[in-house]
Amino acid sequence: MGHSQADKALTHQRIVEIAARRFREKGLDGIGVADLMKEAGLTVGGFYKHFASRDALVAEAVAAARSAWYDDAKAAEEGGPPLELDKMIDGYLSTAHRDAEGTGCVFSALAPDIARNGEATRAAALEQWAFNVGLIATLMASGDDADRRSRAILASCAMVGAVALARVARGTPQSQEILDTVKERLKELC
Amino acid sequence: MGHSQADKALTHQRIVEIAARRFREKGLDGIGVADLMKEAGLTVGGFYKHFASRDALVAEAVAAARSAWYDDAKAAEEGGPPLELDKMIDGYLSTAHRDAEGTGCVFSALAPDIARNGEATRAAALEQWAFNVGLIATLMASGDDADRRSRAILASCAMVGAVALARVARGTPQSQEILDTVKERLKELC
DNA sequence: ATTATCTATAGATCTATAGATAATGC
DNA sequence: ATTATCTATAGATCTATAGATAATGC
Repeated sequence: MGHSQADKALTHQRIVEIAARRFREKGLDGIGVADLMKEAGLTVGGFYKHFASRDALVAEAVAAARSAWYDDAKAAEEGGPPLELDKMIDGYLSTAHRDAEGTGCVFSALAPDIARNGEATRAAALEQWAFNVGLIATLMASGDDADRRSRAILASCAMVGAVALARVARGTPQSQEILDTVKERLKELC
Repeated sequence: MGHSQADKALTHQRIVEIAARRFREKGLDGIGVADLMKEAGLTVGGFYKHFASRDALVAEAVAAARSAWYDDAKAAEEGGPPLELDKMIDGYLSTAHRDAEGTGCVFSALAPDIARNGEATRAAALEQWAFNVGLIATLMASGDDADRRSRAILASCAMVGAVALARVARGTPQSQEILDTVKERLKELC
C-alpha cells in the first residue's frame, strides 16, 4: 500500500469517483462511508483524513459527477469532434443513459436529493446545470441570445424530467414512449 | 386511545398520510419508522401490525402522495370549478409549489428515489403519472389525440424537471428563471 | 518527525420482533 | 377470545474518533 502524499491525492480522487457513481446509483443516502472505502480498497478509519464529514464527500462527489456531455465538450475544446446538439439530445434520451444511472446526468439521478442538501452541494450542482444550459443554447441553430437561453432551459428541464420518469417507468412501454416523445419534440424546438 | 377496528383503519390512513408528506420532504430514506409513528401519536411496536415492512409503507405512501391537481380533478368531477390547463401550469410552476415539497407533486420530489424502489412502488407512481398526462392532454385546446398526448408528455417532463431543478437552485435567481421560462414556453405549447 | 492508513470501538441510529397491556366484540 | 397498541430489546447498521502501524520525507 502506498503512503506518499501523491498516493493520497490519487486515493482521494478514487474515493470521490466511486462516490459519484454509487450516489447516482443508490441515492445520496443509499450507501455508507464504510462500503465506499471498501470499494476503494481501503478501510473506514482513513476516511476522515480525506473528508471533514460524509457531507463534505457528498459535495465533492456531486461536483465531480460529470457525464458524457461534459467529457464531449472538453474533448471538443481540445480539438476533438465538434459537438452536435441533435446527437447530444439522442444520447441523453437514450435507453443506454436511462439504464446507466451511475455514470449519467447527476440531475436525472439526484436532483431532489441535491435539493435537500446543503449550500455547497447545491451550488456545485447549479454550476453544472448552468454549463449544460449554456452548451445547449450555444449549439442552437437559430434565435437571439434570450430566445436560445429560454429554449435551452425548457430543453434541460424536459430532458432531466424525461430520464427520471423513464427510469420510474422502466419495464413498461411508457418508458420508451417518454424518451421518444421528448426526443422528437425537442428536435423540433432546437 | 382507541382500539377498535374502525380506529385502526383511521390510524393506518394517518400513518400513510404522514409518510406521504415526510417522504416527499426528506426522501424515501430520509425518515425512519419510529419517527413517523411518533408523529402519528403512536409507538414503533405497532407499526408491523399495519404494514408488512417499511417498503410496504413506502409503496402505500407513494400511491397516496396526491397533490393539488388530483384534488382539483376530483372536485371538478363532483361539480366543482372546471379545470383550466393554464391555471394548472401556473400552480405547478409556482414558488408556492417549489417551496412545498411535502404536499407537492410526488415526481418532482421523489422520481429518482421511486425509480430505485420495487415494482409495487413504481407501478403505483406510474399510474399517477398516466393520470396526470391524460388530464393535460384532455385539457389542451387543439390537436388530434396523438398530438395532444405527445405534447402532454413533453409538458409533464418539463414541469417535473423544472420544479426539481428550481429546488436545487433555491435562493438563486436561476430558480425563478427556470419556473418562469418553462411556464411561458408551455403556455405556447398547450 | 510526520503522516497515510489500519484496527477497534463508542454511541447513535434503524428495522423488526417478542411479550405485556388494555381495549373491543362475539 | 381477539386484537390494537405499548414497552423493551435484539441485531444490524452508520458516522465519527482514538490509538496503533508502517510508510514517507526532511
